Formats: sequence, structure tokens, C-alpha cells
Amino acid sequence: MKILALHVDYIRFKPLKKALKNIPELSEKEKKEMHVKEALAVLISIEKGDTDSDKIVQELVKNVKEIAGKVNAEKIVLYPYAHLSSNLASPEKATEILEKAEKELKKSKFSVVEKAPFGYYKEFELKVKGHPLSELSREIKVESVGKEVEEKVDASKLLNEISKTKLDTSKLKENDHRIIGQQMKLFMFHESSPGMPYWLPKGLIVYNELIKFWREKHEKLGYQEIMSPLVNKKQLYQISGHWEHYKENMFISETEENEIYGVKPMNCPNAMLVFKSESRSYKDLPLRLSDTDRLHRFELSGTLNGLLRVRSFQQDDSHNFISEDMIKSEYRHILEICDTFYKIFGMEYSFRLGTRPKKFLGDKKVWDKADKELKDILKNSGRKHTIAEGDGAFYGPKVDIIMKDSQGREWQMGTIQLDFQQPERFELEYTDKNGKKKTPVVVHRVIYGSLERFIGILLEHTNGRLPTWLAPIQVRVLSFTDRNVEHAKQIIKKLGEQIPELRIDADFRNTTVQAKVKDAEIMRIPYIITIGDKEEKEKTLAIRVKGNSKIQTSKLNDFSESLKKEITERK
RNA sequence: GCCUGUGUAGCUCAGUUGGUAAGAGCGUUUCCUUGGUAAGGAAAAGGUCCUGAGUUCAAUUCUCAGCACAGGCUCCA
Repeated sequence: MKILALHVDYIRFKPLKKALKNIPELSEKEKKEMHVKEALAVLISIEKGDTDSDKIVQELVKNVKEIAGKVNAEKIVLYPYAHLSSNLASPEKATEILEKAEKELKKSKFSVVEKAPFGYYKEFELKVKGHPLSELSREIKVESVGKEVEEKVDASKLLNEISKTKLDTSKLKENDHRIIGQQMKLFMFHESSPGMPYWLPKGLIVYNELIKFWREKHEKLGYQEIMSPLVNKKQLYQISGHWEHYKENMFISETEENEIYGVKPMNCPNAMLVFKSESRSYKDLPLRLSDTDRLHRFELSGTLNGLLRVRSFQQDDSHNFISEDMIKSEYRHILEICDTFYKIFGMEYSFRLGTRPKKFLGDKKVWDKADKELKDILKNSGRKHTIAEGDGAFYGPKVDIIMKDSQGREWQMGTIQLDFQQPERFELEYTDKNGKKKTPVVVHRVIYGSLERFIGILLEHTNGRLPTWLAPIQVRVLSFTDRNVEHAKQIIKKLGEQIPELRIDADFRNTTVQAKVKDAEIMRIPYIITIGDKEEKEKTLAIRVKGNSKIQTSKLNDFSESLKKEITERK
């Protein structure tokens, strides 16, 4: 607990508005303005460590009495003041302690004891006397004997309290990504961080391959990748407007210096700052700044859903800074990228345009123009799309890419959003042809959407049989008997030499081929090669291709050539 | 966050109307076996029956609270 004791000529305060949820309503008396003269005003912050309320109240009362005695104050005003500490106790605890303290002090001989209401924004005014003892700050701690015992961590007990997450599979389809992910050992969840996937070695291969593909494509299309801080001062989010509208969904972090930081829930504010870091010309536009930084959003617990809705994720994000007359061409450019990407995966999807909502910011004319342009683009594109009138973000219209999961539920994957607002809030500008300063428009766009969700949907659509370039293990070699192990090792070596990036492994266990095939099939390995006496003798490979029980026989060189082609061309 | 369900071994699950009931298969380790494309045989190890409180002589089992997962709402600046 921290206190600041002020000996005042007077203190006047009046509650205005609730600052916290779940705070009881004030009585008529409490609602009124309070004016106390010749008092000791005690500003109080109750902190996390103040667990033993009786003892801490006892200490507080002792201190107040002592200070009041020194300055000859007969009136006491307890004033909850959160700003003395960055490590505040829960409101419940604070209320409890304040009430007890008021009660205790009333038992003493003070003529007046008042307490300002807790959990309200208050206006207040006071005049401090200015003598040497009129301002005293103190930290009040309870020196408890049993404290060391209390703080001793029983790791083993804690391990029982948080464990690996148990999945309730009763309502899931067989091709649910959570089941496939477990079978293929791609990712897991743990109670240590609900809604935040642990990417296991095999899953991270898929993740990184997707990003690699994305990078290759976007580098050629004039995108420039950046990386920016994951934790930012709250001021950044006050500028962007997230603090006001989105704070409840953010993870907040505090530091000792009383500085509040937010863990970033989206990349745009940082991208704005990068744009702003140099003077920009119309010749720089479109300026496409991409990134895949990790984002954290405190999604409601009931909405979490495997990889499809998580609290920690990465997007294949980009912020494209353009001039107003580039909207149409930039959207075309992005829709083309969508085609390229989704064609590769052969997944069904549709577009959904969200137009100007009832509540919107900015110029109606600009909105209408943008809405119309986007409608035209979609109409002329001949792509499957729906229009959701009034469903745009309040800062601009958006085009979403929609896909279905194994239970037929629709999910937003990629999204292309126009933003007229943030460039203004960040006072972005570029110089146009005539030397005039203009504000750019920003297109926020993701193609995969979140990598997490995309992998989830991809697993469900493919039943885990990922295209070979994405498969965590692309080839597995099985030995028929122990006699064939040496030859099998040679095969692996040769394939590895011919295709250096090949992900190949072996199963030389002493068990039947059937059992080994079964395990390899559960892992959805595209190519399963069995090496037996026959193959050794004939110098061939017996290949089980993508779950097909009809075994193909081929020469090593032929196989490696076509495999190499399949992988590098991402077929 | 709300409503409804679920939580037993690394995985999939059985079971106890409160008491010699901590069980199976898979997986793991060891041994036997040397096999032709989704499970060859045997033995062993592996448990805080999600966590905490309560009721009881006795709780994995009943009650309450919490946590997590699932479905549905809501939300998705």
C-alpha cells in the first residue's frame, strides 16, 4: 500500500462517473459534493501485496494517527487514489480494506472521518498548507512471519493445476483440424496459455513453408517486409483509436516506471509510424509494407476454437499506402494475388463485400465512391461474392474471403480493408505532383488471414493430406526386414543428395510392414517407400503414393526427378 | 463473457448406485518374431480419476466454487 498524506486547508471532491464496472451505486449522500476544512487528506493506493486486510488496515491506522498527531489534524479524509502505484490490488480487495480502515478510524477520537467513493472518476480540489510535514508519502507493508512459507512455490502442485489441454472430441468430425493436428503432431494447447497454440516441430514446418511461399511471391510484387515492436506504449493505441475502442480485447503490460504498454493486437499503428518515418512522395506510392509479426488479442473465452479462433497468431499482413485514385487498381492487384494463392490450395471460397455501416467516420462521398468501385470490381471479376450492406468496418469498406470448416461454419480468412481514418489520425502525408501535401489511403490486406486459421481450414479441407511441398515429412522409407536396412539407408542418402531440401525419414522398426504403413498413413506422409529383398535385387522402389493402396514401382532417379519437380513447383 | 455439456495413463475410452475397482486397447521400454502395404506375440513401466473447498467413518464417485475443452449465443475497433 502506498499513501500520500496531505495536511490541507480544505479538500473538496465530487464523484462524476463510474470508473470501474461492478461498482455499487452511491447513496444520495455520497453523490453530493463533500467539503472538509483543516483535514489530513490521505491519498491511498492499495496494492497486490496487501492480502491480509486486517493487518494492513492496522498499519494504515497507526500511520494516519501518527501523522495526524504530528500536524494536529482532527479530521481525516480517506481518498482512494490509484495513481500512486502500478501494481494495484483488485477492486474488491481495495474496497474491503478502505471500508475497514474507515471503520477503524471512526473508532478513534477524530472529529470527522470521511471516505471518498471508490471506483468513480472524481473532480477534486485541495489546498496544501505547505509546512514541512504537510506532504508525506509512505509505503505501508505488513511484515508477516509466514510470508516466506507462503511465497515458496510448490512446482509439483502447480503442475497439477495447469496441464496439457484435454480436447472434448464428442462433437467433432473426423476431419476436424484439432484431431488431425494431434494425430500428425502439428500443434498442441496447454492450460498455461489458453487459446495460444504451441507449434510442434512438424507443425512449424507447415507454418514456415507457408510464410516462405508468401515471401517469395510478395518480394516480386513490390512488397517490402518490416518487423516492429510487439509491445507498445498505450499512447500509440490512443493515437490509432484502439485504446478507446479495443482496449478490452488487448493484453496489457505494465512496467515499474508506471508506464502502461499494450501488447499489439494489430500491425497497422506500427506500419503508420514506418510510413511517417520518411518524407514520402507520390512517386513512392503504392508503398507496400508487409509483415508477419505475432499478434495477441484477448478473445472471449467462449469464442476460442482450436486454431480457428486463437488469442495469439500471425497474419500475412500488409499495409499498402496509396492515393485515392489508386483504390481500384490496388484492389485489382490484391484480388489477383488472392487468385494465385488460393488456386494453389484448390480450396473453395467466396468474397463478401461489407459497405458503409450506420456508424462511420470520414467523408460520405469518399465512402460512396469506394463502395461503388469495390462493387464494380467484384462484379466484373466474375468471382463468387455476396454483398453485406452496412457490414464494413467503421473506418472503411472491406472485402473478406470466406471459407467453411468441417462443420459447415463460415470463417473470414483473408480480408482487404480500406482505411481513410488512421492515415489522418497519424497525420500521414505525401507530396503530390504539384508539391501539395496529401493524406494517403491505406489498404490493410491479408491473404491467408491468420496463419493459424488458414492451417486449421487447410487441414480440414485436405483431411491432413497436405500438398507435398507443405507436408512435414515428404518421404518415409520402410525396411521390409533387418536385412534391408543398409540398402534403405543408401536410398535415403541418394534421395537427400538429389533433393537437398527433401524432408525424408525412416522407419526401420522390427515390426510388420502393415504396422509401419499404418503409422505412416496416420501421419499422412505422401510417399511411403518400402525396401525389401525384391527391391534390392531389382534396384527399384515400391512406393505407396498419397494413401493409394495400389503400389507403384519406379526407379530411384525417375522418382526423385518427378518428386523434385512436384516440390519446387508446389504442385 | 453467457447457456448447455465434457474432463479417468502420452492417445482413444470403460468403470465405481460413496467402501480391496484404478481398468482395457494403442503408444513407450525390453524380449521373441524377420514379415509384402492401415495393428504379429509376450512382459514391464506408466494415475492427485482437472483443481480447491464442503458433506461423510470413508469422495475419482455426492454438493459448491474455479480452470480448461466442446457445441451454441454474443463478440470480431
